[in-house]
Amino acid sequence: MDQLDRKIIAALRVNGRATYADLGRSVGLSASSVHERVGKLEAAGVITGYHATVDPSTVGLGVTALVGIHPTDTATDEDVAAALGELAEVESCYAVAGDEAFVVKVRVPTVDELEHTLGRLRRIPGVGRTNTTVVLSTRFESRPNNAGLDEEPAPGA
Amino acid sequence: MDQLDRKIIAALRVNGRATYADLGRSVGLSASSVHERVGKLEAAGVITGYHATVDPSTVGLGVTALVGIHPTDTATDEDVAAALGELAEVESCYAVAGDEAFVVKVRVPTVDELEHTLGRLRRIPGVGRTNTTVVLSTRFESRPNNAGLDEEPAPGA
DNA sequence: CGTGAAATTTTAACTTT
DNA sequence: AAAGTTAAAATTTCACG
Repeated sequence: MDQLDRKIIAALRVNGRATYADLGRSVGLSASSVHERVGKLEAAGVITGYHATVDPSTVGLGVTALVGIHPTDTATDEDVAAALGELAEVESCYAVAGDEAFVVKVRVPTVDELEHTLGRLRRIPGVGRTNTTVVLSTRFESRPNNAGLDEEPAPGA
Repeated sequence: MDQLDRKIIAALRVNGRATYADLGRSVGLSASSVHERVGKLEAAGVITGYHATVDPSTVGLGVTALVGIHPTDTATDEDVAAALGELAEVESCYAVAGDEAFVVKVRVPTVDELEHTLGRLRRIPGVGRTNTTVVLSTRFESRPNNAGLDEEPAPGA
C-alpha cells in the first residue's frame, strides 16, 4: 500500500462509482493500472465492498435508535450477536467494554415499530436489560475518515 | 417509487458498482430504463451517494469508540455539531434524546490517539462531560436495511 | 506500469406502447 | 409517461511488452 493506493481508496470512499478512467486522472495513472490496484486492494480485504447510501427517511425508516444491551449468562456473546444479526432493523452491532455487552443501531419506520423491535431484542436469550437512546437527528454518518490514510498504518494493523 | 425502484435500490445497497446492465437483468428492465430510474432516484434524494467500504484495521484505524457528549450552555447544539464535524476522527454524529446532547462514533489508530481525540472533544465550547464506550469488536456495521423497502413508506416520510 | 484492442457499458436520441 | 431500441462514445478488462 503506497501513497497512490491511499489516494485511490480515498477517492472511492467519496465516490464509489468513479470510473477507473476518472480515478486514473485523479491520481495520475492509467485506467488499467488503477484497475489492477483496485483489484489487489479488494483481494487483500482493504476494500470490502461498494454500497449505495440511501436517505432512510425516504424509504420509510424515519426512526433511529442506539440500544445498549446488558447481558445475562444464559447465552454466549456469539449466539447473541448471531440473533441480533437476524433482525433486519439492526443495522450495526458493536461488542463493547463496560456494563453492556453490545450497542446496536436500529432503524425502524415509527416509534411503534421501535417498541416492537425492543420487545424482540429482549426476547433474545442472553439479552437482559436494554437501554435505548433515541436519535433526534443525524448530523453526519459513516463519513469517509481518511485519518488512517494520511500516514502509514499503525504497526500490527 | 414502485416495486422496481425498491428492487434497484436494494441491489445498489448490496453492490454499489453494479452496472445498469446487471441491474436491468436483476429486475427485468433494459439498462436504459434502469439508468433513467437511478437518475431520478438520485435527483429525488433517495440515493444520496455511493461509497467504497474499507476495513478500518487495514488502514490503521484499529480503535473505535462511541462517545456520549454532555452539553453545557456555553454554545448552541448547531455550533457543537459543526465543531464535531471538523474532527476527521469523528465518523458519525447523532443528536440524541436524554442526558447527552450527542453521541459520536470515533475511529482512531490507537488508544493513545483516542485519549488525544477525547481531549480535543472536551475542548470544544459547549461540550461538558464525555462518556466513552470502547468498541471491542464490530460484529456488523451499516448493513443494508431493507426493512423500509418491503412495504410502502410510512406516511410523512 | 503503460499500450492496444476486443467486449461491454454508458448515455442520449428516437420509437413504441 | 414509461419502457424499449438503436448507435456512438466511453469504459472496462485483459494479454503483452
